[in-house]
Amino acid sequence: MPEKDHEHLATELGAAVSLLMRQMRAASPHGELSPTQRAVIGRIDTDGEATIAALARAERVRPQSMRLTVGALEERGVLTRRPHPTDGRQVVFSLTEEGRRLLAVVRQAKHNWLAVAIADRLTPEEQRTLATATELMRRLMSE
Amino acid sequence: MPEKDHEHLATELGAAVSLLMRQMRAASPHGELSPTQRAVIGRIDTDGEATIAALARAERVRPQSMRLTVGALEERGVLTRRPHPTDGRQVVFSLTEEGRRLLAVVRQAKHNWLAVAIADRLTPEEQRTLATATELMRRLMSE
DNA sequence: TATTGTTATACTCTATAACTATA
DNA sequence: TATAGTTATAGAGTATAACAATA
Repeated sequence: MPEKDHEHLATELGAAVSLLMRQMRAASPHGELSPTQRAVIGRIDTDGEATIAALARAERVRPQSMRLTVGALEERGVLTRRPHPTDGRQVVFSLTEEGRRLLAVVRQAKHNWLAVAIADRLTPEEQRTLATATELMRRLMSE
Repeated sequence: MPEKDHEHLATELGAAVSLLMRQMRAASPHGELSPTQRAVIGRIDTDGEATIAALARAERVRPQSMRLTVGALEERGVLTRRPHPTDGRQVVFSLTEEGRRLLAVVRQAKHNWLAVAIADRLTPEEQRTLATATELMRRLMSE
């Protein structure tokens, strides 16, 4: 009878993701980075320097939207730009020292509601399940 | 050495949730319900009729914000209001017939990008892992 | 005094449209 | 012709502030 379990799972997962997103937003107030800004600098930290167009594709937003996000981070001194060596159209963004410092700070459990909740409310096995599921969520989107 | 694995997991989970949220938003265009609207009518469908204040607490937004979401659904004929029987301050919202119909439609895989991706890209075992993780995400937020 | 709902206003994130420069 | 970036503008979602009605 679980013929349409994937529809039920989609409903539950969508609701949980909406909730987590709002909670993350509410928990990152005033001076801090927004979830989107964190995602961008986290990606550059992991994958290396990137162009606006590449970041937009990776984060599933329009280039014009990504430009505003990147522009805010640049203005704040978190990202720095340099021209692409061979393609005069492109601009390559990378983390500044300040960017790396800030990224380390916001990842610390002390400033990170989600890390605290994971450590406090989940067993090690449940943490592993959640880590696996994180990979699965990425796979749902990979094109 | 995985001393701070929960910080790493929090980073990865936060990024994945941001991404999924943007993808869900991009995949629900014009006439359809937004993720927030879906979450609200899904919750009323599951838990029964509710007040604006209760919905706001459950969905982690301010009552003023929830009022706008509920107001849009009411104007669309998806929700209907009635006064609380004993407390003159409260207004109780419930699904209309149209609301139940619409909810059934948006949950169908045919209109549901996420359900299709779950069915197509995950094995049954991976679907179970994701279902378990969905419960874990809820527990991260339960107060 | 606290809570519910409402109205008004503003901020953040993302979108569309139109443009310039380079490939 | 296609792609990268930019500028301008608009919409959705949520926030804060101030208020009236009820408990």
